[in-house]
Amino acid sequence: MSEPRQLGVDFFARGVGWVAQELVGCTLLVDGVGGPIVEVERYQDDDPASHSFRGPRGRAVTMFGPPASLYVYRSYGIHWCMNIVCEDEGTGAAVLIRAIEPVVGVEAMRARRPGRSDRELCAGPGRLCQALGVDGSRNGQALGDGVCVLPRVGRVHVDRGTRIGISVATERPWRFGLRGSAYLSRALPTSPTTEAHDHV
DNA sequence: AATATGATAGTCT
DNA sequence: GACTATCATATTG
Repeated sequence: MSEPRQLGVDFFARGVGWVAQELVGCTLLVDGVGGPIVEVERYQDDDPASHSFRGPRGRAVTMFGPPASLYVYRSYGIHWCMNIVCEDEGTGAAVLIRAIEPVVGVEAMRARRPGRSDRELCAGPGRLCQALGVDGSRNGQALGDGVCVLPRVGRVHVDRGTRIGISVATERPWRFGLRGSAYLSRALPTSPTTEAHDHV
């Protein structure tokens, strides 16, 4: 008796390292459009590359909000990037969603990004937000209302690597991706020690 | 295939 | 005034 329930506060109110890894393979839907998450990055408040590093000020206030809410910010003045806030309220931790595989509502995504191949529809944080129609009006919004994440089904191999597009803390291996996916923004090293995770 | 560059806005020094 | 959790286009090998 089980409809797949969407992930909620229980899932996201844990260490951001666990949440980030376990989000790979889960399905992200925005107004019924989306697909499996194939790439994420982890950010937290003792991390110089994180917006939350300097405390709950400016746009980073949202990162210190309740778990399972969205942090959407503008990057390079042009693109929107989407994170899901993790850990307890008052802690500045979040997972940046970097890429999904376009599966549900592909036509809607193509319409928002005309002329792009399916591989390029959602391969990158800015591209993903454009394809899903996510913008700053969602900042601070709780999951469940329009945006939801469904648990993954079956086992998934998760690869780990260093993050992209940052200039500090570049050595932290805090990017996670679905092994072998054709929809990553960039390839990850495949490590022999990578574990297979059971479904949630 | 790899590297360079411009666009553009919010936040920090 | 400088720097970005980026992307698309242009240029070079």
